[in-house]
Amino acid sequence: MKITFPDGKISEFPQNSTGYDVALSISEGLARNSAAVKVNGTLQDLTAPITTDSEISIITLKDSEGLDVLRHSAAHVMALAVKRLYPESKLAFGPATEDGFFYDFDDLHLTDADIPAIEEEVKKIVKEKVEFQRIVVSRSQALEIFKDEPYKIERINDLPEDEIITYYKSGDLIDLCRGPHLQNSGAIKAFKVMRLAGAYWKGDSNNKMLQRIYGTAFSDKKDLKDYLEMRERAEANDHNKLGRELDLFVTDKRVGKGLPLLTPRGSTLKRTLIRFVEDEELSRGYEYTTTPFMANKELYQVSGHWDLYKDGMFILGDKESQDDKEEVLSLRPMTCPHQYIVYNRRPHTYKELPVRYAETSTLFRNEASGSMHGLIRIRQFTLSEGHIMCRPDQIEEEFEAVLDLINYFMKTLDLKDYSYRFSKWDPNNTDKYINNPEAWEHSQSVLKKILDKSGMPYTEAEGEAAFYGPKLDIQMKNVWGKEDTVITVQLDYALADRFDMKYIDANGEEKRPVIIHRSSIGCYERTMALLIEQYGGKFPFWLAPDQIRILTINDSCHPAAEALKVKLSRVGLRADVDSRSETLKKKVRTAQMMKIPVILTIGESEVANDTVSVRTLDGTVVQDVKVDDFINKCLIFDRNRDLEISFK
RNA sequence: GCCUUCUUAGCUCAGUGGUAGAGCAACGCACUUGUAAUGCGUAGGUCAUCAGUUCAACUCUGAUAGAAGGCUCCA
Repeated sequence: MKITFPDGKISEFPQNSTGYDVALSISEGLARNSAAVKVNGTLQDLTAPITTDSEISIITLKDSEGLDVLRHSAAHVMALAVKRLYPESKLAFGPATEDGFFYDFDDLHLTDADIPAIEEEVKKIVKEKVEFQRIVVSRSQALEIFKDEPYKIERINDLPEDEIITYYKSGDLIDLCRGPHLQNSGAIKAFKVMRLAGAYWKGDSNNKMLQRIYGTAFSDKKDLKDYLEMRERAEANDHNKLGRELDLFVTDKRVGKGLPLLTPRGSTLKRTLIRFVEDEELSRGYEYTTTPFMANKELYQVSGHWDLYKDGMFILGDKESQDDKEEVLSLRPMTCPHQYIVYNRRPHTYKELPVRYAETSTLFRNEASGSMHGLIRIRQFTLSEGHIMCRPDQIEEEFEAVLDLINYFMKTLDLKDYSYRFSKWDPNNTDKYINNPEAWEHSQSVLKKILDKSGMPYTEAEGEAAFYGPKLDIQMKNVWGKEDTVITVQLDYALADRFDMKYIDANGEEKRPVIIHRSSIGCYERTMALLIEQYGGKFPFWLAPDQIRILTINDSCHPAAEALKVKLSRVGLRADVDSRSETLKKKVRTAQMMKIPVILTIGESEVANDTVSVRTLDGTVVQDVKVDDFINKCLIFDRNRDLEISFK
């Protein structure tokens, strides 16, 4: 049979040669480092015979697909180790993930103290070079083989009728699995259990919680070491840690869970962002509203939020009360209905659309106690919220303008590591959505057309839409690798009807506006968290809570330093003076540790000449800068929101 | 809400069934400093809270609260 290689070369091999044979024919090193083989685009075991003319490529342990195979195999090896140590445990599911793998077990109750024993057992299995044998079985045979593994049985029963059922045997472990796998466990040179966690069977909180073991594996020890060091560096930027070290926020259990308090520095950061966003939005045709932090439950009954989300709302009064006369209020979980009421205060003509309302709105959501996280998931937060009421023919242009605004913010903040997600409804879970399939079909196709036209790469996610419409979500990852939505733009054909919103068209007829719900910079707290992590605390000059720290050489310079501080404050720059009787080295160090972008030093010669010595965070020092020149440069950096500054 | 782990001074962390320690920060004194830690001294803690075991609990057990990671949820 003919084997075609990725470079186009064609070689003749005997019928039923394996991927391993093919690799070996090229070099022994390749065979040794191969993880799997891709035959006509399908990944399969190296040991599987190839039966017909095929295009093949050898996947090595260093390829990302090969690393996935290795990690998936490592998950099996770990399962074998767990089964050896805890024979009563039950297997659930164990795939490779982006940076490792996990395996879920039932009837397993490990604590951290048990991890070393598992790692030892895995080492043994790696040394044993346990083979992975792929075996094809009938459904009835599979049900018999896995009769003691209830989760595998459930899975077999979930498989489509025509699915070929395979399992892998590695030592004493028999695991229902599609593969492919390594030839044997010997290639798993580096293995580590990362952490224990809980996870619901099939990801459904109505199901039993299983024990999940997260681990990672590499084909050599250095890769593992590099990975762990990379994790360590990333976690050093954890906003939850840095944010407190840099004196941006605190928490206190007497205030409550998910209720961080911003310090003066944190507050300055937030205010700077808010002013930036509000000014930019005003310049782009938004009008700002100020609406109440709470509303009667009737408002949310009309919008539909009450039925779906009342458990997640902070309610004042008895939410179960059937008495219509009893006043029941809710702290607002979003501002949409408030702004609709503002829109409805008077009639609108087609000529005045689009109406763009924005608000820096404080919102309250009763998040589940276990889901709160630093500044990222909190119970009171501030959203750069907005709603655009427009005609159907304006949707595209308005949506594009929103994207342009968002891109401007992302670019100004130098955020690059984000992705787009097209969030759609789930037709099989209609309880969560306004159940009008034709409307969903329409709104999703409109949004899809806009996204495709923009050329932006996006992933599609079923079941992630808002209950009233599809969304474009901008997703970012925190230092732990967990993805969150930072910004969302939603297309809503539904709520205008519920609130009886209208405009008069050119023919004098009443029409429903289409509503675009949008955030521009997201939730300020969450965005701040991601900024802290992305910058590692080193904010650009315009955003830094303290922009300039003035250091004095000796006490006689203090009056000049204080006078300079006042001068800087008057022009809107944020400066303070370190007048401690410490050495200059010490004061420089303190300022650098606080990541203050500009450090000024004043001694006798500076006072005499009306100059400053300017040090930037990178350690560069520029001497004898005229105070006025310094101020002018700072004002330009501040106004331009420059990411890099220099006083040379 | 569920799973694992954690909670000792403002911060970072030691520590042991016999009553608590360091570094940094703070404060005081001396030093008056030229670009990443001057020296000496002082003060600071019912060891998260509550209950139990014990002659004795910061240490062991349980509950509660809060925190970290994961799962679920996320308008």
